[in-house]
Amino acid sequence: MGESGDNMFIGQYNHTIDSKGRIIIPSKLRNDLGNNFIITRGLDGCLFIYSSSEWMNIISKYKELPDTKEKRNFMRIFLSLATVCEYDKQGRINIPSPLISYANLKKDCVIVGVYDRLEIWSREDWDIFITNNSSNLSDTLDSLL
Amino acid sequence: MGESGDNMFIGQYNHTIDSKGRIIIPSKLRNDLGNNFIITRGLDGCLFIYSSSEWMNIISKYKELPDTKEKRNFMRIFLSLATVCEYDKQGRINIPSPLISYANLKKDCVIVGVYDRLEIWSREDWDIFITNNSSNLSDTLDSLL
DNA sequence: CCACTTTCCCCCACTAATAACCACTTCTTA
DNA sequence: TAAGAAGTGGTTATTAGTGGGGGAAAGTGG
Repeated sequence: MGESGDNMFIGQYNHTIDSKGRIIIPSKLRNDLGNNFIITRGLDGCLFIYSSSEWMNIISKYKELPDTKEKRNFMRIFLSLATVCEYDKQGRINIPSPLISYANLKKDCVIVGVYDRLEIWSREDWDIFITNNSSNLSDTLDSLL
Repeated sequence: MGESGDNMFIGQYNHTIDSKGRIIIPSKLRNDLGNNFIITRGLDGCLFIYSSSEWMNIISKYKELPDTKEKRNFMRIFLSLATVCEYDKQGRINIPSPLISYANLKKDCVIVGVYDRLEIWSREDWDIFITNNSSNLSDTLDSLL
């Protein structure tokens, strides 16, 4: 293990973002994420982090789509907010300020493993999300299947 | 035996969780569970433990679904509560504190083998469960079939 | 082109959380 | 009933995470 292969990200980690926009990637996840990865605006109010190989997979799917205006608009936003990230010596990354404000990140953040990506949420938004969705989890599952 | 294959878990084991959240996996079950396994929030107030192969089976069903908002919400909650576990030298595992509070684990716990998974119950909740359900066991079976 | 400002890293120090270690008790089994 | 295995609990050592200062690099304006 160690290479950013087909590993599955799971779990929830509570950490803090400091005044310089730095946040730590939990050590348990660092190996699976690898040294080159992409952070970008996600869906539903959070940020997405993909390993570079996973990022390539996603982009190649979109590339195949016909070149409509909707595709161009989506690609502009999706790609313009994406940034290549690296760790500092302490295992932290630097989140660009546009992404910080998009995800409404204050001090307390939640890092969530969601299969092929990490998500970064503000603690506040995550708690709201959980409150709104966890009670009917089995219903959600039923309607999915 | 030994590899976390298609083994069936049965039986009930009474053990204790200590102040650090450590609890032993009964030695009879360790071989069948393998060295890599997942603990997560279960249903009805207990925790579930799956061998990694069993976990993969479960996840692979969800993975194939189209990427809708419902799926994203479900996966976030489902995966965020799961944790990869390992044994310490004494055969114990460490249960994350969110799961301890969810399952209301105090000192005395019950570990139950339920076919393809283990369940961890607080002694208290287990006793209540048994009291409420054992009397009408034949009725329950009848209504199932 | 130069001076000034701002941003970004690297480094160090401190604290908290986790894992390793070890000693002891209880249960099994021969 | 003795010996080994299984289970429990606490201490110590190590790693992970947080926060801030200072220097290099890049960006801005005269």
